[in-house]
Amino acid sequence: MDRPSRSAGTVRPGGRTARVRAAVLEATQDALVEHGFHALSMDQIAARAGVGKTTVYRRWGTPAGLVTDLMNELANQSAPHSDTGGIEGDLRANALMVLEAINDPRLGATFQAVIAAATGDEEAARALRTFYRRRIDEWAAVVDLAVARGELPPGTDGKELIKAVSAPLYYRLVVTREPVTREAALASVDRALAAARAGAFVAETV
Amino acid sequence: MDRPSRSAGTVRPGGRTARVRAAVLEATQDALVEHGFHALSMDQIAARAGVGKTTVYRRWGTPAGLVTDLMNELANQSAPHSDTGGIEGDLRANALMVLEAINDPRLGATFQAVIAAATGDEEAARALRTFYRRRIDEWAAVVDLAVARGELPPGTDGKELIKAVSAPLYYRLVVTREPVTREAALASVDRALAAARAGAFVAETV
DNA sequence: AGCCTAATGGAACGCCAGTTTCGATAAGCT
DNA sequence: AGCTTATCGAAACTGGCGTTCCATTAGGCT
Repeated sequence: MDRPSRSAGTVRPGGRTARVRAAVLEATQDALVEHGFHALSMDQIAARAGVGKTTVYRRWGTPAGLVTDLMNELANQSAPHSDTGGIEGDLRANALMVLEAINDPRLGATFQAVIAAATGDEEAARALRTFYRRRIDEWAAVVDLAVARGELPPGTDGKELIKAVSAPLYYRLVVTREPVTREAALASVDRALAAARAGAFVAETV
Repeated sequence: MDRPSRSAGTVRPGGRTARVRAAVLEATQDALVEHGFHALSMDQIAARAGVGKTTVYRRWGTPAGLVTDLMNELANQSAPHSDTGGIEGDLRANALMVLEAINDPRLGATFQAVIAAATGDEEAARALRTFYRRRIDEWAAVVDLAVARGELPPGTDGKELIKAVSAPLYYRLVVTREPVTREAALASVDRALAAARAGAFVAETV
């Protein structure tokens, strides 16, 4: 069981190689939507993508490798973050974006697959970390602006505040497995914001 | 592929049957700690438990069935919740209990396994929901007491507050995959409590 | 245009997870 | 104690996953 060589498909990434990758990732997402990560079979993906299974094994190695590549692909599609001019509006926009991503059939299935894969595969875990670190960093900027405008206490930790908005939504998705509703998203914003205004996101000095 | 009959081992649950179950669940936890859910093999569990693999397949059916049974077993071991006499102390006790559970090698591995299993198995998902619903209901009581004492605004939603304390910890465990530290646990309490005091956990009347 | 070789994919193979069969064992009951 | 049968487990079987081999195709470069 060789690790898939990281360079396979990177020396001649032209036409065919790119088409194969697109077809395989597409087929992977379809399979995730229909049957979920646990039922992901390299064989079936190859057949569905109209590609030799040898190729799938060579380039991706395992089901975890497939979803990892999928996540890395998503990481490159940076979502634009609106700037509503007020921290409450910005956080709401963030929460609603997360809400839509989670409830979108394809994206939601992909997220759950990567989360499942990450419990047992270091590459998948890294892809997950990278994806969220980037998203969080991008959105933390709107918190910094709000602090500069005097909307939030000085020293408020932007990354932690953004994480606090998402956390209850993912908690519902993955742990309590309740539906993730618009109400839950907006309530999460209210709570995070109340805590932020009370200074609970200002780092304690030791 | 028959579903494992729900009654298998329940008509004669005496000596041998109980010993087999104990040995298998023990072996399952060991395997989860060492290799994680994705590498769980019914064969190896049977061998490790010193039990015929036919029996393991008959009674549990799939790896997801094994971790589901494990979770149901944990659900019966109700953890005592301390009553420190103040809501801040109570929530801290709760957060530290969650922290310890997540970082305990055996419990932590089991939680992650069930979370992974639940993404693709309805029984595992149900076991997960049942487990947390129960824990949350138990702890929500301390919030009600705090409201009665006048520590928190009337109408504060106890279940939501308890969930808000845990959510960031599980978010770290499963999504951002950062270490879940004592500092994170205490910070989560501070934030949830600040929001609660500001009335952000009082249900909006429509 | 034509060469070189990276990349693909068909076919055959080995191995192991999961199933089936049936005899052995021991739990529960009188 | 002795009977009944639920439960267990060894062995043989099957199917599909993952690998290997090698011929074919088509990027990239001169």
